[in-house]
Amino acid sequence: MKKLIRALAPSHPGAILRELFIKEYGLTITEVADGIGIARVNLSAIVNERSGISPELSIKLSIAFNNTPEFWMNLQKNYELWHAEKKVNRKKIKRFVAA
Amino acid sequence: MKKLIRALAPSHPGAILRELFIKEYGLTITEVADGIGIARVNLSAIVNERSGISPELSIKLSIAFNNTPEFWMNLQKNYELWHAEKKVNRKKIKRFVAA
DNA sequence: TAATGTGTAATATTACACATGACAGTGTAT
DNA sequence: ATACACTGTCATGTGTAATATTACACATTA
Repeated sequence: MKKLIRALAPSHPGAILRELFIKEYGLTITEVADGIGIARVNLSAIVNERSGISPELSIKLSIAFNNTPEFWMNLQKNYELWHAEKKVNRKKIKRFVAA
Repeated sequence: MKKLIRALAPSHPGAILRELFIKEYGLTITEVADGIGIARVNLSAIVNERSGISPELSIKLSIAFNNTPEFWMNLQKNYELWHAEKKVNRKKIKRFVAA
């Protein structure tokens, strides 16, 4: 069975944060930035998809929005993984076999 | 139900790589580094737990050892998350409530 | 002895998360 | 119209981290 590959890039975690949380909750970027203790500039960068979500931020967001760090981490890791796939030349990697 | 917190830090991904793959497969660090196309110095740093596993490297390892990038990414993610937990002051984070 | 594998150090590059300060634009309430 | 809040963005600086390259010392083995 062949692995299914996403044709389209997964959403940026910042887009999820913007659409499903900040907008849904009726919050402002300034308000959320202050609430979780990061600079507004940086939250703006995340929400506008120019920065990613760090492990520490994933924890802060999970507290603020009552979900799990894993939720945010997974969004971020999937995003990074999808983009990393395009940089790897699979033909140049050796397959090792158990001894 | 309260969330269970790991008392001990999860293994470093490099330790897993060392014990469960390089040793089990009877490989050398030099061999693996060459096989996946990274510098030996860097693989040594990973295996000796001084560097982490990047998304790109998780893909290379998954090809070389016939498993998934997610396997490596999760090891790394859990490791980072555990250490990030200790940096966050939960009392300083505001809890937002859906409107 | 020669070759191989290893740990480690030094150096440089690139990237990114994050903080602070500043500026301009927009919308809204008074 | 004025004042205020929110936003995007830029500039600058810091800290951290992955990566490549080069080099050295040491141990083991052929």
